[in-house]
Amino acid sequence: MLLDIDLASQEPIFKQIRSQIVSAIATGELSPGDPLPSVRSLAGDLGVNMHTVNKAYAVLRDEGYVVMRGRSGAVIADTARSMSSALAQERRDVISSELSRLALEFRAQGGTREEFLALASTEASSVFSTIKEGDSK
Amino acid sequence: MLLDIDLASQEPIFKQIRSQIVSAIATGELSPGDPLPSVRSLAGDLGVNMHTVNKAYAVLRDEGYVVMRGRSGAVIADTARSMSSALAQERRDVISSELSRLALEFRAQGGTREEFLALASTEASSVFSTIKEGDSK
DNA sequence: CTAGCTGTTATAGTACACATAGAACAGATT
DNA sequence: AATCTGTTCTATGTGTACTATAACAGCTAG
Repeated sequence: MLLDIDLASQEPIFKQIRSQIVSAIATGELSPGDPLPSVRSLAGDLGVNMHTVNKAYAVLRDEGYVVMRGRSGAVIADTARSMSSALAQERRDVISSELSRLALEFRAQGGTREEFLALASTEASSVFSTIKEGDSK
Repeated sequence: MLLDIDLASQEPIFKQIRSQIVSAIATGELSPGDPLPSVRSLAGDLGVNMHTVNKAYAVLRDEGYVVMRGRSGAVIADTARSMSSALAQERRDVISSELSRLALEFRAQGGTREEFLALASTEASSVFSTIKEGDSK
């Protein structure tokens, strides 16, 4: 599980870390129970400060993707793929509003509803066809 | 054409202004040739600084949504709904990548491809059914 | 032609988020 | 009990957003 961080990017480092871990969960590269590196070791590997990684982990914890267990560190939550009502609905609402925003932008530049859905279908097919096996050591 | 700005929002003011004007273009509330308020008057109406509005207008100009014409001020570009290849493709790529990102987030929390497309279809229907007539004074 | 309004640019100050740095703490595990 | 985990605290530097004046070039209505 190697993260690819762009220090020169506009996107904050802690958000890049968070996004790539969520991505790994989506593709199955990370499964419930899998441990994440400690904030100190990951910070060392990435060449960033410990607090930057810690912020990414705190966001993932608040979002319900990982749980913290004392010395065991951060591990992927059992409920990561089937979240309980509260968090799941909240995050689904966020995605809905962002889809609405994208549709609005698309229409403003002359796109049709059918073209927009075709674009969504293409991207969805690409994302949902991606399958990665976790290390079965 | 009244803008609703939230000074306490996380989203920068100039982006809120830009988004709501793009939204008005999408719904037809603003049509090619329609003038926008001057940066000074709009800033006065919204209770923000002139430079904040000017930044929003500069973004809209760079994106091809409006053109500046001396004292005539900023008006909606003729090509706003049918942009030329360069800008149109660039903005479509941005939307594609954001759709991909949303699909990834959706999958990470246990959503399926069909559920994602259903959500996109619902939001698209809502957005593309909205029609507003411009003032025909 | 010219007075006036347009967007544009420059400088300066305040406020906040991001990232870094060093240090110390409570909790769970080995 | 020693050790490693995330967490919290204070402090500093940097970049962006916003505000505040001020001046400028361009177009255009009178």
